[in-house]
Amino acid sequence: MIDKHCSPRKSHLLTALPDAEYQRIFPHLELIEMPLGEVLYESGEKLLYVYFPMDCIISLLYVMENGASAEIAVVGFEGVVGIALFMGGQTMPNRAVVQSAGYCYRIRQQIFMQEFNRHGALLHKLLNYTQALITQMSQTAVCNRHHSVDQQLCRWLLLSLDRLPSNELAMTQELIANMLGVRREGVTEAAGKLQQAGLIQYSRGHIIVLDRKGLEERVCECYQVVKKEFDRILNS
Amino acid sequence: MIDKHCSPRKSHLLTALPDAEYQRIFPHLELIEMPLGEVLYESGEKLLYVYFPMDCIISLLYVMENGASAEIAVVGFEGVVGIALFMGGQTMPNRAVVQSAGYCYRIRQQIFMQEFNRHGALLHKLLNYTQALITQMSQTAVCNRHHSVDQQLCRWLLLSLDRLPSNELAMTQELIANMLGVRREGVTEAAGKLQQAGLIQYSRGHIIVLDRKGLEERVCECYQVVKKEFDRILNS
DNA sequence: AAGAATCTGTGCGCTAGCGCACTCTGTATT
DNA sequence: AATACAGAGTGCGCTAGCGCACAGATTCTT
Repeated sequence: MIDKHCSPRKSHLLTALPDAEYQRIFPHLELIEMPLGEVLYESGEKLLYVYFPMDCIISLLYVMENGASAEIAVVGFEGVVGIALFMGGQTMPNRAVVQSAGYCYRIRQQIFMQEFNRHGALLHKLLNYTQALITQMSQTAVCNRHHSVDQQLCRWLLLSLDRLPSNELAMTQELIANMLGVRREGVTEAAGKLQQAGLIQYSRGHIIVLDRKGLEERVCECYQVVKKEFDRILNS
Repeated sequence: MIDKHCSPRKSHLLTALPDAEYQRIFPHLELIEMPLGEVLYESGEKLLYVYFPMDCIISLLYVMENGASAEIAVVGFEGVVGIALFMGGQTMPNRAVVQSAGYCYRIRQQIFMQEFNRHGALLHKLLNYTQALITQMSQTAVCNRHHSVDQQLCRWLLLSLDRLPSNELAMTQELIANMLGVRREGVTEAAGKLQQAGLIQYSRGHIIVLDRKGLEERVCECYQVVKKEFDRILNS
């Protein structure tokens, strides 16, 4: 059941398309529920679909040989999961997993590529988005190198918040730790400080952000760099 | 003077083009010397040229507000500097600087985009390359998170070596430290171990790799992941 | 040849984050 | 109501890497 809440127009990329292109794609969009933890694709796996998140967040994770992991980027309604398809590499060496439950529209690979290969607005919008994604990945590298867990947690919360309709997110500290690639105890400590300061409130896998401004004051420059690039590139 | 040593065919991307496209571009290629430390573009700067390295290495660096830096990716003969142009974002929030001196071919932005907008082989080759570059950036993020300076130095040396004609590189420990985003002393220590083990030999900004295999044994998985992706994507 | 500048080696105290081993506390199960 | 279990808090020793302060050593400058 496609209700107003889940109109494909919630996806910035689809919204940005001229009507003709949108009409060609629209009939092939399929609304899918995305439960927490669902894996959209595994490292090295060929993609059958391209996904346009609506109100969910998809996390691009690299999982190391020893099982440790690190988040490379997050994708929400502003983007698309499956850039390897149109970039031409078929697969990527990482995993896409649902970090926050919700809905996606998806479209079959062939149909999508058919439209992409018309070299119209879709192509340009996707390349634009991909560049913004590249900035996010670069900044993740920088942040991993130079900033404290405290700051990274703030960045992570803000990036997630920007992609969610509310100020609540369902995440255990364990999961956040996997994303940031740090210890669970490290997250406990960092989150404790934020709670102490009255910026967030959480209990058993449920985080409510009380003071967004406060988070922005504590976060490292990485968040703003990424946000500005997304605003700049995607609103042009 | 364009001699055989610096034929544009040294650039994998240019080589991979079908003849018709190559012929259209060829007259506009300009051979440029790239001295160590030269900045091709500054963070946020609009690009006038696209660069195809021949025997030099260009480093994509993010420079933080406090002056600290971190390398995001390196580009050699396999790639191109200036992806922001065809990705559509115009600029990127990082700096491109010559890490190893040599020669580049460059081409004016307008002429380049004219060819790109024909949506031919050039487009596909560039997107392919960009995806490989994305993998390199992702893996940099992972490596920064989880691996030791020792391992990262090995990765860095190998990635550089792959892009150079010889087994020598002109780099001070100070510069390497800037690239890796660590202390100079950290590099001294790590490099000392490698020298001790007989894998490299260096003196005052001059490194000779004696035992490549040995480096490969010590490096973290990140190197192979990146290398495989480049081989896979670019040789298809 | 003398001096300056650059590059590298070393030592030392400090801190963030790790790994591990627990405990405590809500929630879910039966 | 009893039990199990997942999520979160805490403590402790350990290590990698940081910041700083020098001390050689080699190359460049004059």
